[in-house]
Amino acid sequence: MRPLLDRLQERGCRMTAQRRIIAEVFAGNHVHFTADDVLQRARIALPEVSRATVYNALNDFTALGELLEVTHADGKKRYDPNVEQRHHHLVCVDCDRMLDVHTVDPDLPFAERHGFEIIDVAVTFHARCPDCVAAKAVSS
Amino acid sequence: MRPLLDRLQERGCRMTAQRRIIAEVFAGNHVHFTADDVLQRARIALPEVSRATVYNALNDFTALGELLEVTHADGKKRYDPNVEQRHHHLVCVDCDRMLDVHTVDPDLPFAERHGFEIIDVAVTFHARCPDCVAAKAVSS
DNA sequence: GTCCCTGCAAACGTTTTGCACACAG
DNA sequence: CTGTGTGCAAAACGTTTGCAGGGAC
Repeated sequence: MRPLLDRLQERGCRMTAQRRIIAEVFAGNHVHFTADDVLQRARIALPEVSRATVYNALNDFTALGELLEVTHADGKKRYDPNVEQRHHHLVCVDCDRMLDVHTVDPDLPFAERHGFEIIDVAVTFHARCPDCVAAKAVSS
Repeated sequence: MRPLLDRLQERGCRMTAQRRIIAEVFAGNHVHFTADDVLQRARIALPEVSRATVYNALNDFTALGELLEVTHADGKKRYDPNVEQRHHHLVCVDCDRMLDVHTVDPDLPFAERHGFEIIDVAVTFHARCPDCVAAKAVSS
């Protein structure tokens, strides 16, 4: 998929040094950063990025739709640039690492719908990543 | 299922007036309150319940395991006393109403596991509840 | 030149914590 | 009597907002 930066510019999104850096943080597609992750990474390239600017930019980018997606995980927001294909998430319960996975969407039987109009479904697999499994094996 | 209060007492959990009231808030099983919901409801029966006590009690109750379950929804914690049977959630995107539903757990194909050890899976259906569908029909 | 983005700091809502006191066991 | 739950207030945390100034277009 095209980098987020390119896609933002196509949308006529106004660009500044800070916003460019923030967009570039999402270079890899299978990435799920919290606002603070983004801030830290942005500051490597440009130290005078403020927290508010990161939040503003992330909110603006997501508001454009279909460019950056928000996932609530564990009380924190995570931003995910992989909006091209539907996907679900695999999260490590120990280190919070999050990966995209592709599974068939579960179906909600009509009898269970309680009259609700289903919009979409989010599936999150809670798991332990190989590193944390290894770390646990050592400590025990 | 037995009321939460009974199950807490079986566990030898120390009881006070406040904790009893808090447990009684969860009388119905298919209930998903935020900490603030619990506080408000508890104060109907006993006005001098403090916010901290609600949080303490909720954290203690969940720490006992298998009595009260936490669900992160939209950046807020919700407490769910229905831990006897595995279930998933159906949430109204407009009014936040949350219901339990029972679906088959989706399976994550081995090729998608990335070496993670799966612990469990959470499924959340985002939907519009009948009331909010009706409200939308009126406003348009 | 206009409008919007920026940085700072302060406000916000939710949750946690430190403390002295009171009550359950 | 001892240990733990209580209320209060303050802090912590992630996020948002108000404002004056500056840079994109």
